[in-house]
Amino acid sequence: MKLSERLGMRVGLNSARMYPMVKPRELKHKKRLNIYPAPPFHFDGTFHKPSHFPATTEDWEPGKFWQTIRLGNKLLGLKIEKGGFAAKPQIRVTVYSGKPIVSTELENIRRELIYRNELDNDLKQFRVLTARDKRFAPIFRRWQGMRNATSDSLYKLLIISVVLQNATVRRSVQMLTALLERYGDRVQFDKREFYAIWLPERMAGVGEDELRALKVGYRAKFIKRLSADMAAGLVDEQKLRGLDTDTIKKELLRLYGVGPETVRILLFEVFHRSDAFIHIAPWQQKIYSRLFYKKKLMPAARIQRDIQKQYGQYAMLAVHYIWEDIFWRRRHEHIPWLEEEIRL
DNA sequence: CATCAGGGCCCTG
DNA sequence: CAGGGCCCTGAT
Repeated sequence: MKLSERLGMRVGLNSARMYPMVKPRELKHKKRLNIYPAPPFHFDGTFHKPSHFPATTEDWEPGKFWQTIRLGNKLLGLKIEKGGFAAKPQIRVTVYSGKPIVSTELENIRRELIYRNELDNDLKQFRVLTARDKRFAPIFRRWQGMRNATSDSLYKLLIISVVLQNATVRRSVQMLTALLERYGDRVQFDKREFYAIWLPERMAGVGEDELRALKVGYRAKFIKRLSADMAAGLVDEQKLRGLDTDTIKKELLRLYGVGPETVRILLFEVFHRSDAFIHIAPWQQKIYSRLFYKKKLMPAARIQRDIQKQYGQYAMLAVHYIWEDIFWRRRHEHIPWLEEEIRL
């Protein structure tokens, strides 16, 4: 299946078609790596987030997940498979690379996967808290062991956040696809094709009008400045991980194009701050109103206060469970009010 | 056809 | 601290 077909919609019509399509680079070296996440563990809930829009940098089937990843200057392909059993869950990782991987790099990949997917966290306190939640206990039980996981680097999620701004999902997908086709790296592994996010330096020589030709609009300036700042090391993802939430927030807000909603996304998904329920966008407000109050529209401040009061340091994580659950259900049952709000 | 707001953010007054 | 403007698109 072609990459653009996988997205299930017409995309990329305006993008790299003007330029010759580059052949995918084959990542033919393989190494295996096993990780044993703290039980309980929910593989599909962790590695697939149905509320996220599809990207050509990854793919999922039940029990399997593929993604590209950049570590240091290496571009890698990962195939991640479900293994083990309930009492001892296992994650089987195949690492694909252009040049052979040495064992220290393999250990870096392990560490990175554990951090990005919270594999060393058994969420015990969270389970205790949610088990006595009268309304949503069934949801928390259904997804028990699901982590707040992300396949994205800080830079990639910054770019995604920028294409999300003031656009409908369809257009966001178009923009990201166009950018990946033009500037991303095309690779092949496990008989599949993917794109990888370009290095931020790649944007240095790119003109704003060249970006605008990909119909990203005023976001061209954001993409340029964000890339320059990231390439210059204005913020360091690895360093930020160890800092307290307020400092991370302050640092991220220095980036041009990062405001309250983007910083919330980054704090939760990239930096795993489970309490980062710090902003509610208007479209989320409508969905939360339905989910939590069965009402059309509740004041955002009220929603935030209620959720924070009930789930405390796990406020954002709890919302994540309920949010992803409704998007999973959407596949099998028609939920009219939801369709109305998300407008693909 | 025209108008409008969208999975925000920056900048101005 | 509120509100206008921003690119482009599909909905009305």
